[in-house]
Amino acid sequence: MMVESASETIRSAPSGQNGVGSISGQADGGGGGAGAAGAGGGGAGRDPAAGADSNGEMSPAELLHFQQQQAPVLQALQVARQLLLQQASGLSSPGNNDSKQSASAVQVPVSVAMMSPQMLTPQQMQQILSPPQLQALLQQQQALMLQQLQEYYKKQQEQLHLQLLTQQQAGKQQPKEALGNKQLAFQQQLLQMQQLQQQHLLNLQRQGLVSLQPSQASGPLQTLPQAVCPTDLPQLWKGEGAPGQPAEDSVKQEGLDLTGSATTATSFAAPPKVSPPLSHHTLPNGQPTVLTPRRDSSSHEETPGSHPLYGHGECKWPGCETLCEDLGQFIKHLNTEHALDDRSTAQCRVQMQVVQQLEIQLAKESERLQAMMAHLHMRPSEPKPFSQPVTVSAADSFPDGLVHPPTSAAAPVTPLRPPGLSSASLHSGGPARRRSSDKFCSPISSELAQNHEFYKNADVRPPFTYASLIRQAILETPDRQLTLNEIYNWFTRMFAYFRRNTATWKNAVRHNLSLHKCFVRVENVKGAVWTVDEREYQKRRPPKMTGSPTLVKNMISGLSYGALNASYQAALAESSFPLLNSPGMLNPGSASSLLPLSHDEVGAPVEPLPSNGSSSPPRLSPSQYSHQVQVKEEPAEAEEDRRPGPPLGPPNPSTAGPPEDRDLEEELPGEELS
DNA sequence: GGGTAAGTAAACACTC
DNA sequence: AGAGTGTTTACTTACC
Repeated sequence: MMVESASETIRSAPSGQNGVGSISGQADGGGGGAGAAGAGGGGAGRDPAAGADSNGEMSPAELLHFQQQQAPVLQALQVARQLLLQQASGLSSPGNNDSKQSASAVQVPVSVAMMSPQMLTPQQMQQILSPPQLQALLQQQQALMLQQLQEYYKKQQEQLHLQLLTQQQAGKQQPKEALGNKQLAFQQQLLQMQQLQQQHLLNLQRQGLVSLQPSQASGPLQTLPQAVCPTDLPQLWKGEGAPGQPAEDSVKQEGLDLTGSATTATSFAAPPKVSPPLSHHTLPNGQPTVLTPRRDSSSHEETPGSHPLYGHGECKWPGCETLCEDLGQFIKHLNTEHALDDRSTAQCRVQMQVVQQLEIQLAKESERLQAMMAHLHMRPSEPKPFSQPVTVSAADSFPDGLVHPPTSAAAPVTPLRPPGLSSASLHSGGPARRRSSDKFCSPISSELAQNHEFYKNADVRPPFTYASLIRQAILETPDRQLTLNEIYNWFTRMFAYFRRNTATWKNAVRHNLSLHKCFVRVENVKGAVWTVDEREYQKRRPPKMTGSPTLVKNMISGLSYGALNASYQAALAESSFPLLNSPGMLNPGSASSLLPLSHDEVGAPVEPLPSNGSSSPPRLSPSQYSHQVQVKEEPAEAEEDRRPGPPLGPPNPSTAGPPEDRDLEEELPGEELS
């Protein structure tokens, strides 16, 4: 029986939980992003395609109808178009420094574009930031971005209304053909917008910002601009709503205008407010060299020998793509189709803005990256302030449990790799000894909480000893006991690393259970369960801490860091482990005061106190997180059965009658730190 | 270099 | 008999 259930759980647990998302999870990390990206890509390909399907063959009349249905989108598009027209007129007047004009016309929050960390790939971000931090960062940015988008949307709504009326009137007076072109332009814009929206959502999703269903994309966001990201550019300019869609044909046939799309893209993304470098792009003949950069991403070959706007046998003018057999034909096409007129100049301006905006965005993102890198890299030096006061004083410095890092907690305090994880152990297959947690007393729970997702998905060996991990696993359960198999499951569930080489680490787990006195085996109804004797657990480390000054020093430094994390993590709150949010951990006093139980016996005050009580902030009371972590259920009853048993310390609250006592006992968290 | 802790491997016994 | 569990020993490595 037991065997069956055991093996069963082993198999089911990983798959059921994210666990194995894991193995695949590994792929997940890369794959998570990749997967998301892939999905995103698929989505991007699909949705826009759908849009193109429905729109590509639309007649002008249908288009109008569609436009009505797509009022919000249309409005946005119209605004964009209006802007473009304004810009074009402004541009036509020589020497006009239109930057201001456009700036006033389009009030797209620069930050909108800036906020998105699109310049960094999810993978890159992940490398730099720990999962919780990354998440927080993204959430923060998302919030800001959405806020700004909404504000922008509101503004545009008003303006759009006016624009729409103007457009309609103008359309009546214009020749039929012109109207058709215009509608096509709108059509293109619509497609473009849809594409942008899709991409925007995908980007957000890719970054973990949004878990929206595509269908949820309606609302403000739908018509909202998207920061132009490099990958989007080509598509921004391309008329086709989706690859291989008819839209492209219509564009060519009508010879019109992707202006719209261009306009859309730029007007939305462009931060006209500041258009400093704008002037540096001179427009010789409506064939700005500026345009080339845009295409860089798609093709580099198109440079020398030929024409920057000519490549792969087609015109690379934004949105054009007209096929030209040779350069001569292209030149001809260029001179006829892209001569100096309002449209071309407008497109130029758009492109300029795109480039400009990208430059700005790049600059800002680079700056941000630098700051982040600087901040993160300086970690080693950060501890100094804390390490100075060393010893107990250091610990006292954060008596409240909340650490007050020297640096602002604003920026995520995350190391490039999970705390405590030495570079050596990062992905070492070899033995990873001396887990930092044990050394530095950094609470495994807090570290785990913070990097929980990371370890879950990354095939990285956790910087904790088997003993500390086992203990953590046990303490996370409501009744503080686990069968061996459940411990296994916890390992595999929590750490991608332990999803392989099972024989090895399982053996190690068993070895540790048997070896350390702190792990007590209790006969249970359903077999044997393992509990933790906190006292014993505390016992075994004291010597270390008290002993070597260096150790203490390390501990301090580790603490400072952990403390930082703690504060940050406090901010993150729920985002990570619920455990950490427990009030208990914030109450340093409580920790120490609670310790008595174990202390008394252990003689405790020793290290646990300094490290635990004061320094190790995130001391959570097991009781608290126990409520949140529901690992077991049946144990409840079984617990009573076994209770009588062994004289276990904490694990068996039998001694401590009231639940509170139990909490107290458990509170002594000391262990985590070791 | 010694002591200690930890990780790994393996042998063995027990239970189901 | 086989698998899982639990104990123990031996060895290696890292750290102090």
